[in-house]
Amino acid sequence: MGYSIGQTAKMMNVTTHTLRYYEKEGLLPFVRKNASGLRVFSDNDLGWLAMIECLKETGMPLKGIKQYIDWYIEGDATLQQRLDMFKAQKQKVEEQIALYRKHLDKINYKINMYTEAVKRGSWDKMMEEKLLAEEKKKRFGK
Amino acid sequence: MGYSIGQTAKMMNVTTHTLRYYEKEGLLPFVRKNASGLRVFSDNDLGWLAMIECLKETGMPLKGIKQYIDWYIEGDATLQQRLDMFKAQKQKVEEQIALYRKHLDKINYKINMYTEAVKRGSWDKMMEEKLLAEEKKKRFGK
DNA sequence: ACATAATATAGAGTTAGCTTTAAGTCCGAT
DNA sequence: ATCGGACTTAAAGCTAACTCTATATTATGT
Repeated sequence: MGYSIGQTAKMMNVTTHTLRYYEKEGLLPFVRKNASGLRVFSDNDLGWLAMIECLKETGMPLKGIKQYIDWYIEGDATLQQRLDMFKAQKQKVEEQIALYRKHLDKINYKINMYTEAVKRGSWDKMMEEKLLAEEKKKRFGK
Repeated sequence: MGYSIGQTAKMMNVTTHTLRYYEKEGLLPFVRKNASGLRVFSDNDLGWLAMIECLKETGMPLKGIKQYIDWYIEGDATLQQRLDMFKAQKQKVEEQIALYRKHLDKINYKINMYTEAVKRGSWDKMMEEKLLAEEKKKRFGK
């Protein structure tokens, strides 16, 4: 019913250094310490870490995550802010996915061109110019 | 048939500083300068910038982008490397999208919980524990 | 012609998010 | 009881990708 910093680090795929750093930055305000000063992580703490991971990997800076945690500590008066934050994050992620898709199209186009080029053993300038014209249209066409 | 650094910056949504920085880092080896030393960007350069943007925004570090450019300059002998690079990038983007989706699910769950909580005006610990149990199952269940 | 806006170079400074180092203390096993 | 490994704090160091400063030169509008 409690994990050492090392066990926690392994489970959450981070280093012990990172966990201490997060704590110092105020991202883990609920972690206890035992009689000899060692950190004891609870399942609840792992839950917080999972959420930190989620927000971090979707592009929220640690400061933003800390803000959420501070709101959480403040209590029910900040429920609306927290909801708004998650809604904003949702939108950000959806936009990000859309952007990735757009870039994926370009990458696929390049893969087609290079697959051709590798087959022929040479890079065809014509293809590049065609792509360039396409790009240009996109930039000015809107 | 040529753009100043300022025009280019505006078109590509970057600063002039960034463009000079990219050039210094070897990411824009084809940009010319006129008689008095001012940079003149061609449509081809804008094409390169669009590709830099694509690779950068899909998570490739500038060093990786420079590697591609160096391969390009080397010529047809590196066609296979360049194809492989785009294939690897494609996979990375697809994985990233999958991860974002997973995180989006978590965020949506939170939004539901907080929407409820805001309606009732208080945060229900029960809900949190339910979510926690879910998390725990995911971590150990695989 | 002249003010001012844009550009040039070189180099220092900034920010986020770790990562490493130094100098220890604590604990489990032989 | 002692050794290796995990842990402690505090602080310096690192990397990426800009961002800004200072000083000088060039281009543009009236």
